[in-house]
This record gives sequence, C-alpha cells and structure tokens, in this order.
Amino acid sequence: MARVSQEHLDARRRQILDGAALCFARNGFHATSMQDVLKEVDLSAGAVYRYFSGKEELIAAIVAEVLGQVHDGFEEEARNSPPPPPDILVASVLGRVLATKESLTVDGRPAFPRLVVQVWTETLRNDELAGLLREGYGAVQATWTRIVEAYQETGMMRPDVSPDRVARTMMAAAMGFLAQQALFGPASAEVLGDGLRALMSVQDHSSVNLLETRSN
Amino acid sequence: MARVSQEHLDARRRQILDGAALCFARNGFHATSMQDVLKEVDLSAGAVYRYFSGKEELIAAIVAEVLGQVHDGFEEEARNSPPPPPDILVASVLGRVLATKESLTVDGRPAFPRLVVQVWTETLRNDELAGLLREGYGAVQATWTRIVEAYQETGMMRPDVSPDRVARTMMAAAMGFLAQQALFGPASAEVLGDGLRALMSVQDHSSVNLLETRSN
DNA sequence: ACAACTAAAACGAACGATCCTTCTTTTTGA
DNA sequence: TCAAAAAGAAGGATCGTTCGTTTTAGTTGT
Repeated sequence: MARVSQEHLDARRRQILDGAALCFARNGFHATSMQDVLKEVDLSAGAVYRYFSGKEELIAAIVAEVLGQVHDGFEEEARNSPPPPPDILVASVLGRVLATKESLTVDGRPAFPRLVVQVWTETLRNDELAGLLREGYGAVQATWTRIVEAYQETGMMRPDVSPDRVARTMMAAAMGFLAQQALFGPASAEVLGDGLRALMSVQDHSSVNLLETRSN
Repeated sequence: MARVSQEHLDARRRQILDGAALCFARNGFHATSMQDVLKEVDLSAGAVYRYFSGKEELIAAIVAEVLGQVHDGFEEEARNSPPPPPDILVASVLGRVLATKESLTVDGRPAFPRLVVQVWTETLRNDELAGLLREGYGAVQATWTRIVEAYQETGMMRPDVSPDRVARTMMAAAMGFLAQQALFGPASAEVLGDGLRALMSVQDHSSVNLLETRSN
C-alpha cells in the first residue's frame, strides 16, 4: 500500500492504538512487550514504528486518550442544568465513563476500567503524564465545586463544609467504584447511585434523635 | 555471618521487603529491575536470592503484605461498637490505612497509597493475587454490610436500599480517596469525612421542598 | 583465652533470554 | 514505474538469574 488515503492511515493508527490498549489493559504497560502488541495488531515492527516513534510514545498516546475520555465523561454530564442531586449526578457520570470503549473487552469484561487503573500507575512514574492528569482533574474539580456551591446556595446541602471537599468526595466515590469494576468485574452504575442515595438519608449524630422520633 | 540469629535473618528479610516496596512504589513492579532493588537495599544478588526465589516471589510477598495491611485497617476500625455514622467510620478507616508504613516515603510523600494502586494493577494480571484480593475484599464487605444493616434497623438510614450496595459505595469512597492520595499527594482523612457529612445532609428530590421550608 | 575450623551468608561476574529498536528488503497501491 | 508502506531478520542493551568464590559468625579443641 503506497500512497494510501488519509483514512487508511488513520484507521491503521487506530488499529494500533486499540490493539495496544487491549494488551496494556490485560498486562499493564511494562509487562507487555512490543512483540505482544505486534502480535495483537497483526502488524510488523516496521509498520508500527512508522506510526509511533517507540513504546513510550505509544503509551503516552493511550494515556492521553484515556485521560481525555474520563475527563469528557466527568465534564459533559455535569453541564446539565439544573444539576441533578449528587447520587444521580455521580451515577450518570460513572455510567457515561463506563460507556466508553465498551467493545474493548478482556475475556468478556470491559477493559476500560482496567486501563484507567493502569493509567493511574503510569502517571506515578512519568511526570509529563502526571501533569496531564492534574490538569484534567483540576478542571473537573472546579466544575464539580461550582455544582456543590449551587447545592449549598439553594439550601439543598448544609453550607458549613468547604465545597471542594464535597467535590473531592464525590469524585473519590466515582474513582473508587471504577477501580472496583476493574478489580471485581462489571456492575451497574445504579449500585453507586443507590448507595449514595442511602447515605444521603443518614442524619448526623446531632439529629439522630430527631429522626428516630419520626420513624417510630 | 554464618549461623546467624533468627532475628538477623528476619531483619534482613524485612530490609529487603522495605527496600523493594520503596522501589515498587516509585516505579511499579515491572519497571523496576532487580538491580534497582539490589542497589536500594544495598545487598548483592546472591544475598537477596537467598531470601526470595525470584522477583515474582518478592512481588507476591509485598502484594500479600499490602493487602493484609489494608484489610486490617478496614476491619479493625469496624469492630467499634456501636458503629459510628458513615462519615466518621469511613474517615477513621482511611486514617488508619494511611497510618500504615508512614515512614516509607517517595520524595517526602507517603509511599503506601502509591503501593496500593500498584498492587491493584498487579492483581489484574496474576490470578493467584487476584484471589487474595477478592478474599480480603469479600470479608470486609461482609463486615460493612452488617454495619449498614444496623444503620437501617435503628432507623438511621432508609431501609429501601440493599445494604451491600451501601457498603460497596462506602468502600468505593475510601478506595477512591486512597487513589487520590497516590495521584495528587497527601490529604487529611478529615476531607473525606467532611465531604460525606455534607452528602448526608442532602435530601433527595421528593424531600427538597420540605428542607427548603425548614431552612428559611 | 585463643587459634583453627566450618558452615552459612554474601558477593559479583557472567550467562542466556528477552527486550526495544533499527535497517535492509520486499510488497503494494496509485 | 515509483514512492510509500509493511515486513522481518538482526543488533545492542538490559533483564533476571545462576554459580563459583570470598567473607564472616559461631563452634570446637587445646
């Protein structure tokens, strides 16, 4: 194939990215060899090295893509106006994130959550990728903090807790549930939504007596 | 040193485990070479291979230890009777987990959260370690589910949500916050506690009007 | 008390395997 | 027919591990 159309070049690049992502989701970035990737994408070394200068660049491309997809999932769902209550918001964000790359599977289970955890570990040893992660995380946290402020301004949530702490907590719930999917297999985002809804019904210590009175 | 005391043997083994854990927290299991470990613990290859049959066994030993420490942190804190409300419980569990191996640091920051995330990725490619993880997680979830049932039976929490979903959600919050510590640096467990307390004050959609009336 | 002895602990050079990458050659599509 | 794309053998580096040697702590004999 000489002088190939741009669509073909793009398709090849995507083919490489998808195959490599599958390998990396299976075994992690550094336990998968280039030959593993070459076998998965069914191409020669010369072909792959025409699209990526090396393994490091391939990893960086996949990390950047995954971070972008997670970022989009978190941000887009938060643009809804007015913002839904936290349980609905977190569950729908998680559902959207889990919907990305659903076709990519590792022995029948979605590979994306696994890939996200692998990306986390890679940002721990690559400062450039760590910068990307912080950038995206900061933007999302800013968005969510504004939503929490709206909760508090409308009297929906107690106003005596710093909004960014609440935002961090909601993101932690989503991140932790994502990790659970990677480690223990798929589960509906509804599980997390139900759990948060139940937590929202708990009164803190100073109000417990009041609630107990009502429920009797 | 021939015929060395058992304490010396144990100390050597621990020295190797600690040095290796530091390396693995820095760079992950498969991006750190044995020579990196040898340099860190300041021993020769022959010495290390006297205590561990190979890299794999060294990794397995560290993974098992980390999983055990996390497990203990989750379980011991939950034995308190009566169980504190969710925000207090989750925060104190996280505080306890973060207190493990506090002396082990990567450029001044605690290495343990990083190590936990690395352990997660290793369980994705080692079925034996995955079994260990599932075992520990299952036990913790059972304990927490019982606590949630207590919440519901005392009228502290709405009873129409499956208790194990709530348990999963609380554990997700803790896991996600742990991941945040690995990725973005240390933070007090109080942050998560405050966030959960704020979430606990949110009324769901059908009750919003009621709360707004009260707050005016 | 001290020197010789011994078995274990530690050393570290070196081996084979595997890794990532390069480069020449072959194939292919325009 | 030609330039681009893909192939795949091979190079150089690094990996995990082994194994013959050296060092050392504890024991024995006098």
